[in-house]
This record gives sequence, C-alpha cells and structure tokens, in this order.
Amino acid sequence: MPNSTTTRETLLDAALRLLAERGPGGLRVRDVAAATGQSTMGVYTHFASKQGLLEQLYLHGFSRLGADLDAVPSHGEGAQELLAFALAYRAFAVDNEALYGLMFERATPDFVPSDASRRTGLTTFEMLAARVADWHPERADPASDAHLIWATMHGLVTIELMHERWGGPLVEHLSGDPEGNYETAIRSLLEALDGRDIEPA
Amino acid sequence: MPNSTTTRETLLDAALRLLAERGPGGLRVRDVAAATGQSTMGVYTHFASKQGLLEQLYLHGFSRLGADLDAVPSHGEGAQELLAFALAYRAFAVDNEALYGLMFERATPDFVPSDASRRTGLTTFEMLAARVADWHPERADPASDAHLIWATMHGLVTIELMHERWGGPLVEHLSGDPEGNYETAIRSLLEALDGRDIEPA
DNA sequence: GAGCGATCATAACTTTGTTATGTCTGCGTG
DNA sequence: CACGCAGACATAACAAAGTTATGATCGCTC
Repeated sequence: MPNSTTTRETLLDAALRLLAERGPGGLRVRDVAAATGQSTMGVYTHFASKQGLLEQLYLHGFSRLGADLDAVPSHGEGAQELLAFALAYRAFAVDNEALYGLMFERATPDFVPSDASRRTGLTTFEMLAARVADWHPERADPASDAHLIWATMHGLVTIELMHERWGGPLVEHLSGDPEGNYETAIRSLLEALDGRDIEPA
Repeated sequence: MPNSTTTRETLLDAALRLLAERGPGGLRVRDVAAATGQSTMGVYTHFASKQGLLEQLYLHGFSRLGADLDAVPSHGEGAQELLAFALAYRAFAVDNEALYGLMFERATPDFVPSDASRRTGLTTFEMLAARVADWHPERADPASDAHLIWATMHGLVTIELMHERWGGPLVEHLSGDPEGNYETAIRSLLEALDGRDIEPA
C-alpha cells in the first residue's frame, strides 16, 4: 500500500473542506469522492461508510481542539487563565463551525460516534477539569465546577452559532459583539464562582 | 372543508408521536401519512412540505414550553423562583427530548424555521428575562444575566441529553442523578450571581 | 509466473422527499 | 338542476444520496 494512506488523507482533507464549506448537512459521499477525482467507492474502501468518514472527522476535530486548548498558557493567574481557555474554546467553535456541530451539536442527524471516539472527546473535558482544579485546589469538587463551566461555554457558543446561522434575531439584545458578550458572560461566571468561596453563605 | 382541520390535527399528532418515538432523524413523511391511514400526499396538501410539517411541530413545541414555564409560580422569593423556572425548563427538555432537539439543537439537519417562528421562540427568552428582571430589578442589564442563565440551562440540558442518547460515559463523574446535578449547577450559578451583587469587587 | 488481496470503477439497488397526474366530493352559481 | 371548480386524497413516477454488487487492475508474495 504505497500511497494508500495518502489517498486516505486526500479524502479526509476534501471531506473537511466540504464540511466547512457546505455544513454538516451538505456533506455528500459522492462529492467527497469526486473532489479527489475518485469514484464514490473510494470513500467506502477507505472508511467503510459515511459514518466511518464522519468518525474520522470527529476525531480530527478533537485533535485540533485539544491542540488549541493545550496552547493556552497555563502560567496565568487563576481566573485569567480560565478565561483565556474559554476564549480559545469559543474561537475553535467559531472558526470550525461545522466541525463543532459534528462534535458537540447534533448537526449530523444519524451520526453516533463509537465508544472509543467518545472517550477521546472526554479528554477535552478533562483538560478543562485540570485547569479548574489548578485554579481552586481547595474546592471540594472541581469536576462539578468544570461541568458548570463547560455547560456554560457550550451553551453560549451554541446560541451564538445558532444566531449566526439563522441570521435573524434570536436574542437581538446581544447582537453586535459576540466575542465581547461571550467574554463578559464567562467573566461573570468566573468572578461569581470566585466570590462564592470568599463568601461562604 | 368539514373535517379538514381535524385531518390536519391527526397528522400533527401522528408526527409528534413519531418524532418522540423515533427521534428527529427518524421522522419520515411516508410514515406520518401512513400512521393516519392516508397516502403520502396528505402531508403535502396540509403542510406543503416536510419543512412545513416540522415548522408546525416547532411552533407546537414552543407553545408547550411556554405553557410549562408560565405555570411556574411567580410569587417565589428571588432565586427560588428562578430555580423552579430552570427546573421546569429542564423537565420540558427531558420529557420532550426530540422536540427540544428540533427547537434548540440542530437535530433536524436542514430544517430552518421561518423568521416568524423564530420570533415566537424569542418569547421564551423574554419570559426568562422578565423573571430575572424581577429577581434583581436593580441590576443594570438583566438581559445579560438572562443570557448567561439561558446559555447555562441550555448547555446543561444539551450535555445531559447527549449523555442519555449515547449511553456511554461522557463525563462519567456526573452519571447518577442528572436532575440533582442540574439543580446543583444552577444553584451554584444563581448563588454566585447573587453573591456578585453583595460583593461588588 | 500464479494467485491473492487491496484499490478503484461502473452500475444497480434502496430509501425518502418531492412532483405529476387523476379522481371524487361538496358546494356555490347560472 | 346542471355546471364547474376548488380542495382532499390516491397512485405512480422522479430525483437525490447512501449503499451494495460486481468486475478490472495492480502490486506483492510464494
């Protein structure tokens, strides 16, 4: 198999490009193959099915997201570092909207990642949990805070992307500066969580 | 048109049932029609297209959600009332998983609600914003807090549903009592936002 | 050099949304 | 009362897209 991996990579690249261009709903097996000059069967020989192809894109997405999040410097002071982490998370979602849809939204109707792939995705959460644990080591249950923070990041990003996709007003109050709104919201949450310790009810 | 609206209702009911049974990806026009004893064309005469049918389900969902949220008593004391509101929001999502997917996730790939429908959805956010404004009238920008709270509710619910759908461990730490985890997270957020006022940095 | 497995093509099959076309019923009008 | 027309519904065909069946080619191994 001399260039078989290369062909595979070519197909993956084409799939990634088409995914980004046309969104998760517009990714067609025929087009992926045609974009590489192959016949439709190429996808099936290399990925067994559309599911298999999507799974590779899914894993690729987590690999990229993991790299982006790792690149956030960890020497920051507490909340500042977490804020940067959260901003990197949003940047990934905005810059890779379709991929984010595949990974975290249900943008591809019948795609269900395998257990192994899902476990890979888990590492992303663990990266966040580690930062949270660093932030407040004395907190009894950092995973609980990490859960809340992740849910907030994900919710904010999802709503922003929905906004962007649908053009129209969803929460018109928030149009204008999405990144600023996101930062404000995350800052609110972090400061709030910070204050909670200082002021133990 | 003697019983035409009735036929329409029958189709809508069947569609809702099939949506709940098989999820958004499993809703087929043929099956909706067949479930009512009609031919496929019945859907097209009454809803013009699958999009049209989905749009009615979308509106129906918001109607139901609005009723559920309105039913939350508004005489509660501040955060307590908002917590009940948030729990009602989650209950709707969990009890109407597929509908929630249609309304707020991208579970139906190519469905895009019309502007009018989207505006209807906006009222849900406004209901939350009103409660938040009641909660802390002195807050300068209640819509901003409402945005954060909605994003958090939505994020938590989305992650929980993803969990449930995929069976496997996503954040295994959180398996066990989803409603309890949700309540804890929301309570954290609300207490934290509350504390932020008392302690103005 | 023969066979075998992997890669790739052509073409057919299947599902599902959609459209074309026709029938029938009920109702308002001349 | 006959006419015709509009809406509801059926049958059947069409189109897009995932998939499978089948065959051809090429390289590698025995």
